[in-house]
Amino acid sequence: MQILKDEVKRSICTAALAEFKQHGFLKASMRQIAEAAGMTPGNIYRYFKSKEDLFGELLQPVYEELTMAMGTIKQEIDGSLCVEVKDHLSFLRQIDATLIRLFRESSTELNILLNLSEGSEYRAVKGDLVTLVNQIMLDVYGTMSEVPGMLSPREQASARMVASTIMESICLILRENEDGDMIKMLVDELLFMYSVGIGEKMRLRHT
Amino acid sequence: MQILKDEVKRSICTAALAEFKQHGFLKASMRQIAEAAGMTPGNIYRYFKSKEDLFGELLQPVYEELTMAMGTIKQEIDGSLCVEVKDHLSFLRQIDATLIRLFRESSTELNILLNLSEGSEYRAVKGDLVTLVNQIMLDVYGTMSEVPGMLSPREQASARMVASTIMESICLILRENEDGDMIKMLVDELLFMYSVGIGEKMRLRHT
Amino acid sequence: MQILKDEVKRSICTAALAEFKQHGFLKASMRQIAEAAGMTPGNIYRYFKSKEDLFGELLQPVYEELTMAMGTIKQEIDGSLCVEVKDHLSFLRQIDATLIRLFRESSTELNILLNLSEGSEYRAVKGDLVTLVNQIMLDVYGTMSEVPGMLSPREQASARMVASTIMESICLILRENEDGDMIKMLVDELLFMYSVGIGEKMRLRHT
Amino acid sequence: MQILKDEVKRSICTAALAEFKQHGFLKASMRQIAEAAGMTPGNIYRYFKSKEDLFGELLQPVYEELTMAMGTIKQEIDGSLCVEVKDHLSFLRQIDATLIRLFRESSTELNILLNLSEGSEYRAVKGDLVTLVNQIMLDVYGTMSEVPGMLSPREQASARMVASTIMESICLILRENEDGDMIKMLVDELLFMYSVGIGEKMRLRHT
DNA sequence: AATGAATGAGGATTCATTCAT
DNA sequence: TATGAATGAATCCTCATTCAT
Repeated sequence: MQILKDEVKRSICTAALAEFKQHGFLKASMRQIAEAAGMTPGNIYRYFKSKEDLFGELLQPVYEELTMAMGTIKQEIDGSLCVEVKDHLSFLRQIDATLIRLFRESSTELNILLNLSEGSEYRAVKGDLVTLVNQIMLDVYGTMSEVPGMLSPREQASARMVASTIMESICLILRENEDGDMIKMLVDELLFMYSVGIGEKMRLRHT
Repeated sequence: MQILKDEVKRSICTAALAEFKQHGFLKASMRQIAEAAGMTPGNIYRYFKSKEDLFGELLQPVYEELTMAMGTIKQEIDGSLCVEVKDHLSFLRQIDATLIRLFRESSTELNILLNLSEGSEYRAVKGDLVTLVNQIMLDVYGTMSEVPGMLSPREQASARMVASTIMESICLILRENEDGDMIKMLVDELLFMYSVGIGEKMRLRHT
Repeated sequence: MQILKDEVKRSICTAALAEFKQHGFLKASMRQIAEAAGMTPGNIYRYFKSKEDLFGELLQPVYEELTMAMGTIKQEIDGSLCVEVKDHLSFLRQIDATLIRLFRESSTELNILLNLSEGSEYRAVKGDLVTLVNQIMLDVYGTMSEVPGMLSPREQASARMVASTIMESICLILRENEDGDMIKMLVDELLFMYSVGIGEKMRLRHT
Repeated sequence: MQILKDEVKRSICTAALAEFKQHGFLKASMRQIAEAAGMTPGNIYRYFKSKEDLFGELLQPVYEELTMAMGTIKQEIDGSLCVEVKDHLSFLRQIDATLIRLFRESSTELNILLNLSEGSEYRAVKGDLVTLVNQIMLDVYGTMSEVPGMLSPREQASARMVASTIMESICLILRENEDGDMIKMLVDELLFMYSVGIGEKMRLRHT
């Protein structure tokens, strides 16, 4: 019996999504995907040029949205002078809101994009996010530092750590939860802890 | 004149450690290890049953120490009644201190154990740590909750999130830094943020 | 409204001709042909049993003309006694004229037949031409040899070489040129060089 | 029973040489080679990194010698001013002598290099030789042309044809003969025909 | 104790061909 | 008549593991 082309394509995508989610890009097996989709490996190549191509088909939309949102945020950061702490937090919240929105639209894809894309062309995404957050954190630290704009190596390392752990933590929350509202709450809580913590830390330094 | 068995074994371990650190368990190559150890792959199998076995040989000590320390902490937690917030923090600090101690003793092994053991039998270690920290957090939340001992699903999820992100963050700090003192400082800072943050959150709830 | 069978067949042939010319029989792709012909691979198999069959459909006419012309020339050769050198050259010129005529009629097909048929049943065509030319050359050498009719192994090898290189060279000229007049000129020149060369060689031997 | 490493390597090379000679680089199958060498495909990769690598192992020596000889000849051509026809012929004879020498040393390898290397990094060798011969022929034609140094398109095409057919013919002779002395004789004869032919052609033009 | 040869199952990918619709 | 889905065997290649020597 014959199945419509789109249906087949969708079944490949479904199978691929599951396989990529379980094993990540590198360890995902085209054979497994084919089997799960109820066909021979060769047939997948009628629909997708390569493993990369199939991966891209799944992640490209999320990737583009994320990249675009990051670009916008970055422009705002670069464009705004004399920013204050609460503005920085708002940047963070923008990033966080973007991630949560994307999660609501395509949770699995975002998860794969952030946590399981090693070996593919998307491998750098998490790093890019960290870099962006780091830029924000450097601003935060710079503003609150004794000698504004001049950060000691320790402060730089600290900012870097905060950026990395925030992003890693958000990714983890996305990874381990299914419900969008729950995720929103948890990320809010996380950012609250970080902001109070950082605020308090800075306050102590100045006394 | 032959090389003593132990010396050979040690050279295998040295080579394996480097390989596992660089590529993780899954992508580590027995051939590379053999080459770096100055021998043929076949010979490794005279000393170790399998890749998994060799991996275990390297990580078992750290794993045991970590497990034992976790057990002790767990007992203390279970044994102490009416704990207060600062005690919980002390448990956290105990865990943190354990990790830092182990890091100072065997940084590479701990790193591999926590961050590069995917695909091996040790893959669950990080999860175990999370579970332990989660238990502490549940206590913390339970103590401070309106109805002590009874946590809402949201509070449970929150506790779980805090536990996961703390552990993930500590692992990240271990992964991205080489210097023990730097690591100690960063972990301290991280825990400070979390504790201030959690404290503040709880305080707000009661007003 | 459906497309007439013949029209479809013709469009397949057109596409196939281009594909075979570009990639040769072995590396030609049925998918490419189908795509270029505006249909699916499966449909080609309603018109042709196989790649080989399709290949044959294209080359059969040229092949037959060539074979027939060769047959005629061969009969002339076998039928004429006491032939002289300039007659032999005329045989060569007949072959050459045949090839050029076929080239003017169906340049692509002839090119494919002679230069790109490896892997197909036509792979031997060039060899057949060489055999024919070789027969002519053996006559030439036989006539001019010291002991007419008796050729030394060296003379036989020499005749064979001349036959092969002439044919190979003509094929090369056909392969690397598009313009019929240019081809004619180059083949003429080639045959001139060979005939003067052979004549001179023979002359030298008798002094 | 165990076979010495070199013996295995040699048996792979022997099998590969036969396979490459029969099918050319592109169509040669590693499976076939492995089977002919009495082993599994995987085992070949203990000795050679890839098909290309195996191919290179067989052809590199011949390739280097040929390239070096061509370089030397090219330098001589470029360095000599006011050359005469017989010098040109001597260049041709140098090339021819190089090929014959290499053939005596490694006939199969040279054959593969010149005639069956499509798809590999050596694919351009024959073309390079043609280019070199073409350079010589352009000099020849230029010297003998009415307006020295200025060649009409027809003369250029003619020179190109002569260069190509000479090289193709020499390759063919190498391909179809086994005995070095025989090859030498045939190539000599070929060059004799071409030189007499070209000389005569030029002579006619000037009367 | 050590080697190096060898395997076998796996990886991604290609492609002529078949066949139900 | 034509489609497009599907197959199966082929391609090169990798790697943990085994085993005779």
